[in-house]
Amino acid sequence: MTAKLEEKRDPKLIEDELVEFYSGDATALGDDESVGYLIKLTNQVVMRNLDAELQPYDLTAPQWVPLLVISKGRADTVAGCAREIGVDTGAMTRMLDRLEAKGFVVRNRSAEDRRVVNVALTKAGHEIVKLIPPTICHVLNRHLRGFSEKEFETFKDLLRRFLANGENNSPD
Amino acid sequence: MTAKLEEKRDPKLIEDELVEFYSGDATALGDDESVGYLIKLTNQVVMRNLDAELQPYDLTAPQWVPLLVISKGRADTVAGCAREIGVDTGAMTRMLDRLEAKGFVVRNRSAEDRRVVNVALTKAGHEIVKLIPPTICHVLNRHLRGFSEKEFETFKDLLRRFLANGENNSPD
DNA sequence: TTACTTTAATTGTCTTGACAATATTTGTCT
DNA sequence: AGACAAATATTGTCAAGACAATTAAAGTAA
Repeated sequence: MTAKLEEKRDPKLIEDELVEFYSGDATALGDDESVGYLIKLTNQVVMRNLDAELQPYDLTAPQWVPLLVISKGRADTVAGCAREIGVDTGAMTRMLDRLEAKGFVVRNRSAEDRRVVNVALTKAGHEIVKLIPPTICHVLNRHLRGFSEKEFETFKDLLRRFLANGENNSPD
Repeated sequence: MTAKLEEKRDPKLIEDELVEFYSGDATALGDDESVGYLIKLTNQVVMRNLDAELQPYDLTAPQWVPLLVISKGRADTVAGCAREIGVDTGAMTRMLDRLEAKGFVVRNRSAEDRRVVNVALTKAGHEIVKLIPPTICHVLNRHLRGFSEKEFETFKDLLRRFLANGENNSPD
């Protein structure tokens, strides 16, 4: 599609788009060697490690994320949190149900816009939020053992590029 | 703790373990710039893209994995699939419930060892399994657009190292 | 052989998330 | 003002996975 419009571009770049790292008959994501499998596994292990270290605080990996978002002032409504974190508003409603049950947040219908429900941390929420970042940092630093500064930056750069290539999923 | 026991080691190596990419007050995983967040997001987007492309086949991203494992002969029992894929046997039982309901697999109690249930692909299972790899490859290749061969290898290498650092979660 | 341990599969319960209604409210356009 | 569109929050339903308890069957050691 875009190829036709850009026929005058450097042929090298066109060829670049045709590079196939995985060909049809490979196992791809099911194989131990595939990027897909590696990413899935990495995510799994990081989450598992985070859960393990957060256990004493009665928090799971997904649960501290909204707390941190609220604490940083990045969102103060249900929809705001959902947007910021990248989940459904339905999922966020129920996540806040749990966090409210644990006494970490409170919800109040807004007076200005009666559609929105404002979310805020309780005293317990503020206290727990201070304990979280060191734990997360510890886990991430452990995963990064042996990485040089350069490798660290390269890693993030490659992840961002890999990610960006998949965001605009135009159906060919 | 281990630092005291290893005071005679090359100082460079000791320093190596103390490198802190993330310090306690950072947002770490909640921040757009954190590796943790990037990995979580990347996994999410890959799974979403796979789901989108597999929709015509009436398969979700997690569902084709057992099919491929069975097809490759890497496992032929419930527990075997679970081990190979890295999930609970309970989760696998119910995954196979769904795949059986869709007519892709059949289960039969083993005669030799009456504890095990053998799993096999149906004709429909064999047929669908042939259609999956090209789709997966297409998605992964799209994510890898613009990567050089070297970057591709570096990416996998960094992922493997990041992963390996977290597998042995000895409690400090 | 009996007692203990291990393995296999299933089921129950919970967390998490996606998708699809739905109700309420707000904004916009004519 | 009235009609229509968009945003907000909630709920229902489903997929997926983790953990725990249970049952059945093998294996092992006394």
